[in-house]
Amino acid sequence: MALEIYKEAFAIAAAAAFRESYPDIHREVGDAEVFQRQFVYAALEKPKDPRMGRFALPVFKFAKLLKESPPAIVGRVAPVIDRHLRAMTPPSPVHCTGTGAFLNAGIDSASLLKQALGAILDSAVAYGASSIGSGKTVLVEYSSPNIAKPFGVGHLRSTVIGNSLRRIFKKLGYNVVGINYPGDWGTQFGKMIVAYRLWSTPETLRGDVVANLLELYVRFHTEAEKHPELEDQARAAFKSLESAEPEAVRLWEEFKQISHAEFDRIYGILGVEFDLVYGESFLNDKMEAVISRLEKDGLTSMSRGALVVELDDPNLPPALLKKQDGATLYLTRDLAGAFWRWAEYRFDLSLYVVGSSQADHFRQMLKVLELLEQKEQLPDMERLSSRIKHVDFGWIKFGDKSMSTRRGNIIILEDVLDRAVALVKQRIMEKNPDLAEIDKTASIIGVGAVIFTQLSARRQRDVNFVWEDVLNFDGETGPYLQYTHARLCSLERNYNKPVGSDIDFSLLDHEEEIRVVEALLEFPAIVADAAAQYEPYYVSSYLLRLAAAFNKVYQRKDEAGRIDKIISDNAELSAARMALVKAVRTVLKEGLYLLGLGAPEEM
RNA sequence: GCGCUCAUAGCUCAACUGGAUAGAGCAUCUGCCUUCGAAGCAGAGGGUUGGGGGUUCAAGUCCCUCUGAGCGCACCA
Repeated sequence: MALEIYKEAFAIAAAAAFRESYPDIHREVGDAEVFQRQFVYAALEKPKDPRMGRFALPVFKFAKLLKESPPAIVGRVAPVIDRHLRAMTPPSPVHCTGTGAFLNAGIDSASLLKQALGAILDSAVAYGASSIGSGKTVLVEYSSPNIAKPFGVGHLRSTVIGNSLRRIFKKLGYNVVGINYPGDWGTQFGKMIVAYRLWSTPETLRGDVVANLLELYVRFHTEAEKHPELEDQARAAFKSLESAEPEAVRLWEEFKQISHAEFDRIYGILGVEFDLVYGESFLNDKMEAVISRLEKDGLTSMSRGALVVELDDPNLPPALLKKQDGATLYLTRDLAGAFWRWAEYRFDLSLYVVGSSQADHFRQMLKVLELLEQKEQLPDMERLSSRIKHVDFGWIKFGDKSMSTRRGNIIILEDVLDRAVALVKQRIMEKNPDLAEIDKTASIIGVGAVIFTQLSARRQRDVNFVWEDVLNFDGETGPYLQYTHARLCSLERNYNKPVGSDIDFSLLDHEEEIRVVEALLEFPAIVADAAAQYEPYYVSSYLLRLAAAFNKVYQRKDEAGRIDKIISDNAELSAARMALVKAVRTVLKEGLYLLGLGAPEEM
């Protein structure tokens, strides 16, 4: 990948230079520490200020070993490193200059440009791809909404983070299975059945069915406060569902069908995809095996009438497998799911994109798995606990109110999307009324704006849902990236010639242009980091940097204060600049795709 | 009460996992369209990184402590 070859050359030269400059100490310690190429390579950092160089080696740590002050070391070694770089065949494009306690490495921009732009233009959409994941399987569970409830903004984060991770891992060559695991089982269906029997009318299944069902659900909770006996009825109703009483099952199937139709429509709008969808009920007949396996291992015990696994962690409550009444629980189900997935996929990694409020639940689950593996003395090959990761994320907060389905205090995702799209459409009407596909474009941008708000900060942070922010398209937003993309497309249309391969890259000699190329070079590492940390925001913040860097080029003024245009009478210069345009557009579009955003060519 | 996660500009967030002068956007103010797309660009103001200790050449980043917030704390998912 892009930068590595330069770092490698620098590391070789630096290690050699240290050996040459400190022969006595080198003889003592041998080819270790700074005298070793790999050691130097690993210690390289990226300077905060790009003018300091492309990468740098701080020497503070070596002061003790070399028995000299950091600036003295730098003064002695920097010229030697540079000499070694010059002596390579061919001479390396890397240069070394010392500043204070840092050995800074700069790269000849001509080499940098040719290398970077050449690589991007050659590989096109494949730029940034890798094969590090080939032969490995990653499962990503995300979205997982609840049947018979509306799709609220609360489910948005899991959905878009998971969707993005699925794409990012695919880019790296992994075999990825995106899993949607909707909540289609549990006592809330008892409540729904009771509410439906008591208050539904022929109108309930007409019009906005999901909203009508929500109304029933909310009504159940308000009435149940006055009439607690409703709760008993709900339990009984769920019991009848569990024992497959036909009428209860029929209603349940009905709820499922309605919800899935609704969810699929929303996933269509969002552009979110899954490879596998199964609800909680799918695991109903798979839990008993897990329970008896744990019993056989002697890990279970009875506590307050419930079947539990005592965990040796004092900060975790025991893991409940069965309630007093013998019914299974969420945890039991997730354990069964983990084993089923393992049997099915033999995954290398299994991610659960679920809110941080469930951190303890996953800790319990992992602990149970660890105890089981320990007890059964499973070889590493058969252990799944270390392959399972809870990819947690913060809440979506709404003002000072917490959102609660029970009280009907919830923001419906589709309302948010509709408002965003409508506002975008209005904006297009003002600015570009002749646009061919206004509705389609407005949808891509409006939906993209909403998705981007969920991916622009670290997962862990709580995000405030503020209408004003969601509907703002200026600054660090999805539409900003899309606008930049559309502008790049516009340049290509105006240029109206293929970007050639015979280009004099040295014509791109402005600071702003070099910055863009440096940003382009970062893309592969950014994608890899995003996967390693399960953080799509690495990609989103990177794209903002890239777009900003390009926009500076686009509106750079010459000495006379006039915009120095990309396309000019100078054919050579225009060709070189258009190569840059094409490379940026390629990366921008691909990056947007990784986040789950569309990249319209006009807007 | 215990545990987990946090606290950075008025607001929303960055800071390469211990390195050089803590950076962006929003908001406010000032410039830039006789056309490569102004959903943009340039500039200005705005900071004791919640308080206090410590670790070391170096701390927003690691450790301790205090304050404050969010989320958990077995028969919901």
